[in-house]
Amino acid sequence: MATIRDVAKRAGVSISTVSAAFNEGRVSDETKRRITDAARAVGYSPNLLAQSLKSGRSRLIALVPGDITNPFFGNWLTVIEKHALAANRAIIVSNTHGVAREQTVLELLKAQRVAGMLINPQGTGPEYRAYLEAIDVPLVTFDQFVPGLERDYVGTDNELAARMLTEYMLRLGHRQICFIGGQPGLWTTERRREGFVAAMHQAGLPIDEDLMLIANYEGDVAYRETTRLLTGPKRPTAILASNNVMALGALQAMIDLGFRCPQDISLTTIDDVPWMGLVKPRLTFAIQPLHELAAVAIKWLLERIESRDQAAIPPRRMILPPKIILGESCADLRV
Amino acid sequence: MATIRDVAKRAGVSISTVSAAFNEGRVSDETKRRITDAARAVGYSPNLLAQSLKSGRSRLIALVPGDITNPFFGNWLTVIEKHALAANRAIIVSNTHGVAREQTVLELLKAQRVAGMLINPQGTGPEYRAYLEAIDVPLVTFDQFVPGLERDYVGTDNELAARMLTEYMLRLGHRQICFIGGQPGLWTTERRREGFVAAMHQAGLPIDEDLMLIANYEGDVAYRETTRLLTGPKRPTAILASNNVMALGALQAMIDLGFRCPQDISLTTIDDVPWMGLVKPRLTFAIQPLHELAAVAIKWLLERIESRDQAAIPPRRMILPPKIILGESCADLRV
DNA sequence: CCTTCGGTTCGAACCGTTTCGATCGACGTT
DNA sequence: AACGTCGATCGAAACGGTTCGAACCGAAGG
Repeated sequence: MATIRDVAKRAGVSISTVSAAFNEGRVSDETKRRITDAARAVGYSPNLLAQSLKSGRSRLIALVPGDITNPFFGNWLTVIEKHALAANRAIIVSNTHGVAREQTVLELLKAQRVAGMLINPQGTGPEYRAYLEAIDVPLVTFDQFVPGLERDYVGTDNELAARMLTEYMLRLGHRQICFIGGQPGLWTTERRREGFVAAMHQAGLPIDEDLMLIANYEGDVAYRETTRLLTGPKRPTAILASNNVMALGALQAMIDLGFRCPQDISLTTIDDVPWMGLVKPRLTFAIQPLHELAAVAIKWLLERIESRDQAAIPPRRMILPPKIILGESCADLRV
Repeated sequence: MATIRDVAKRAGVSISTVSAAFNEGRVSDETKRRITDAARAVGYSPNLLAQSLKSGRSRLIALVPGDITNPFFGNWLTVIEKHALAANRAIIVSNTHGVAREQTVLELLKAQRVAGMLINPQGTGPEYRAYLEAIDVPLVTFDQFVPGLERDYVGTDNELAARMLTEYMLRLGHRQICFIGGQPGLWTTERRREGFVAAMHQAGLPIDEDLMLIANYEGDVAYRETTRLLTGPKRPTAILASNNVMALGALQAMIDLGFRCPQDISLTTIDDVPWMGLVKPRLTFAIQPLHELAAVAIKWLLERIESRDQAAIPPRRMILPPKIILGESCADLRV
């Protein structure tokens, strides 16, 4: 690999002049021409490692989702990547499946001296909060909120999403509604659960713990749990799955067991998947304003990265309301 | 950030001793204890940038897919990430949408001095081949094959996949079959086209150019093209979409136009999507042995990275056969 | 008592940049 | 003719590690 020294030697100048020529230093046109010619001739491209070492930070931005295979994050990545590339920064994606690996991943990213991180925090509890707080890298959290953490956050009103869907099903006459949640303690699923519970209570209905399933935001777990539920004594008339892949798992379970949706069991969920329109029946679901959220997240992060004193920027928070998309997955029991 | 010098000062030793203690140098137990204590006390973690600068290469592995939102690549990432993390290396994902940005992305990765690259090459032609050949970074290509390129390659027998699906539809009595292809020149789609054409010719059927659509491996383009075809004078009895998202786009178009699948038009495709089981009708498709391919790809790459003289390893090639999964998306015209 | 030896530890050079103060030469001013 | 100015260029230090030969030290051998 050609270095700045090779270029300098070939152009007959010092390395600092070459460096100046490549940044915005004052170099005469004639010298600059000689330098660019020489650079092309030896095939020079600056070593970003050396640049980063000198400046203390690399130009990489880390995106740390829970599970990149969930299309929810694929969309995030697309939006974020566009803005990052415009700012001449690359995205490094590091999956974490659960909290255990998250800490490992974050340590690695810190050691890489990434310029900033966009993270979907999976942990809970005060030690976890303290850990995130202590990371001295520009940081924006999204989706999962960590209470008490003094960091930027963007996300959706999860409680509202679940409440709107539950109220919708209640209006259609459903009374036995099953809620499929993710890992207990996880912010989004707890808020969604609260929205569900609030709507049920407001309608004067009790919560039947047997209809509260836990499926870790995973499709195959939801499949098993739904199968267990539907082959048991208690049978709901409707299901609210608190994320997209669990909804698909639940739907598959219903179908495999011979239930018809929505005639036998209704289904709603939060977040979609691409080509949701092809899933039969078309699901009724709440959708997050992903593009807006992602655009704000990367904007805030870039601001922090490029700010001289990022500690001067107070933690910001943006919570946007979800929208409900009506499908054909809910039966009207009033007729 | 604490540096090796801080640790050395606090432990009362030289920096080279600290370095030795952290690698496998010979350091007495007593000194090593003092050093690790000091390191913990000052919160030291080695600066990977500095390490990489010295060694000339970072520990990052780059995955360069065409479009990460295609679940096809999500699966790749999951497999590759697992192996990479086991080798204490992180994955950096950089999307390229088409060749134009691919070169930019590769230059950035080169400048980052990544340890190796797994790339899904989108380009064609001899200059492109020469460009890839000149990259002096361990490199494994997958999915798209670049003819003449002396690099490792793993992929599926695309010609076979398309031929098997076409023969299947021919056996069911279909004669007017539409082929939806990706970008002309792209390896996978050309091979798939060849498989289609070979099967048609073997059955003594001509190729109707009006039934050969091009939709760039994109769902919305496939939607438009299919709509155009089905609202025109010529109407096929079956469609072979040469990738997953184009099939979904085509299916959506059929449904929106009021055609029933498979009663009015049959459909097959190559590659699935995670929730394929929920798409009605269940599609008949060819599936690649993704896990095997991805595992081999990352294994080969790590071998090259860790080999003293990677040029000594000759380019290897692995092409595995696809499997056909039968669904309910093809009508039997013989009855 | 002097050498030799093996295990520890140290110092300095180096990786490829950026940065900043110093130098140099041409030019206009007094 | 001496001087200050200014733009262009240079040299050296620094970023935070690794590496390798040299130095050191106590024990064993002659």
